[in-house]
Amino acid sequence: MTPQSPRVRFAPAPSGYLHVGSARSALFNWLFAKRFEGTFILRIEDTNADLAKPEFYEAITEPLEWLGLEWDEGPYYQSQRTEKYIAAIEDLIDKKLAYCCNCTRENIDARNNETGYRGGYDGYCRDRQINDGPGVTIRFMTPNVGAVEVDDLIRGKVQFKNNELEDFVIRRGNGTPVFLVANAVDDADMSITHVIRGEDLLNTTPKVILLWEALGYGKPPQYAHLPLLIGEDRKKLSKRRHSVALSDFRTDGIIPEAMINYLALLGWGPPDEKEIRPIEEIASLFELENVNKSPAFFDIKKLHHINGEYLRALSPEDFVMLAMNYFKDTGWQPNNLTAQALTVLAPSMQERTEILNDLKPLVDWVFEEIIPEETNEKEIKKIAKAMHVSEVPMVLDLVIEGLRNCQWDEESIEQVISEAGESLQAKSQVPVRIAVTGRRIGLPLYKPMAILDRSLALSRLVDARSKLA
RNA sequence: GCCCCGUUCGUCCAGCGGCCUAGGACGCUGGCCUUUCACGCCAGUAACACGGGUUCAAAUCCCGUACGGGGUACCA
Repeated sequence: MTPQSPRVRFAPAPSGYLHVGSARSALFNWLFAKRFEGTFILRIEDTNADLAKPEFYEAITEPLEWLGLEWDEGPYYQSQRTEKYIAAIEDLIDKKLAYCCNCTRENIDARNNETGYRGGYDGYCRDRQINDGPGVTIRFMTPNVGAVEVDDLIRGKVQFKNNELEDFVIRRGNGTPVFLVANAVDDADMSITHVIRGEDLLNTTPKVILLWEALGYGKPPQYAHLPLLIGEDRKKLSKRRHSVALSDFRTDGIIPEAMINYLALLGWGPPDEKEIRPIEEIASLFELENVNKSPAFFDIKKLHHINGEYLRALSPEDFVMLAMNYFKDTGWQPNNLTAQALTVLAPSMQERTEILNDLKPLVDWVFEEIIPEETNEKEIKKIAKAMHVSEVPMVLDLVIEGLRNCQWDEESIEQVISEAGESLQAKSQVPVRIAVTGRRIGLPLYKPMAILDRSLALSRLVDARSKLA
């Protein structure tokens, strides 16, 4: 049943940036190709001149590369293949399966208003023998009887009655072909065996199949329509309503391995229920037949959790490399920041991180001269409260004293601070932490503190102590 | 309106007629660990939309209803 070497395509329309829904479509094509050692083709559907902007192309290819979804062929640009589509349209006209039309939207609406026709275009120009020219569209003559059956790998057989399909436009008034023709022509030309895409395109499929058959292309490819990704409002993920640019996730510090792992889990699940695993492993398990039919809610919390798992699984060295790059990309490069120092802290950072954006507040106090100002009102209150415990001044005095002369390493610092606490029967770590880091919570204190200059640590402690009077 | 698709815990996924007193993951709650916060571990929470069939047996098959989504462009 399964062809030896399937050929699939990801065919986005360029529109500014790649969003997660498109990325998921690309991924499922990629997985399918990998699973059956097929060919994954990238095709840019820029038949509409408004979309054919060079700057949009990179917005597609760049994120795909970031995700590691490498394509085997392409990118092909439909804007460069117009002659093929025009030839196909002419073929249809010759076969009397398409005709010229000069109706405007207003004309059509007016007629339908009068006649009460509800089927869209009424076929008014079918026999009017309009001459081609500027502003004249070409419409495909849909059959009045019969039905198109879409055999969908995910949904089963779906029937569309031909008489419910209007004579749709296949060439615009400006002479450019619409995507339906381009789709049929290219899928045939590129020997596409499986068309895997979002469910929003299911309704256009019978039109493409009709064109396919009219063009004499033989057996159409196997279709598979993926459930849509929806947002909190339960609506299809869209650029207008949701923040879904892949690049935004990257900026937040989602890593591609996690992103792709999470995306693979939307609408599909491995039979053994093991969710977090390398994409190659997922590919080897992937079956289109097992893809869900219902829309999937894009859950950022779970994405973050998975990202955290990936970050924790990294070696400290790899983690540091990622972190350093991320810091650089986001423009945070304090003088004292070094990969070496970061490597020491990496394991404890990894434990406390879900997205790379969580990282900076964990270590900024170590690498910056001045401790960051806390801006959160609630935190400020909690900090004030913690510092107003009666033993705090004594604790700080003791710690300052001890830290002046001890060895400046993790163990000695710990010893000074815990002894101060023990002798006063008080929690000594919290006030010291607040004094030195500016925060109530964070990394285990002693290791990063040893990286900080003794003089800096002391001056922060003295400063905090003086504010308590 | 019309056409198409769908409906298992709050969310994602497992379940393809008996293994289901429905399983896993995220989230949430509680506990253990811990002189911060986490991680880790343990426990708990919570679902087959409804109504009819079919069958010895239905979350699983069929029909209807309700609800949700998508499409209905000279966008893709």
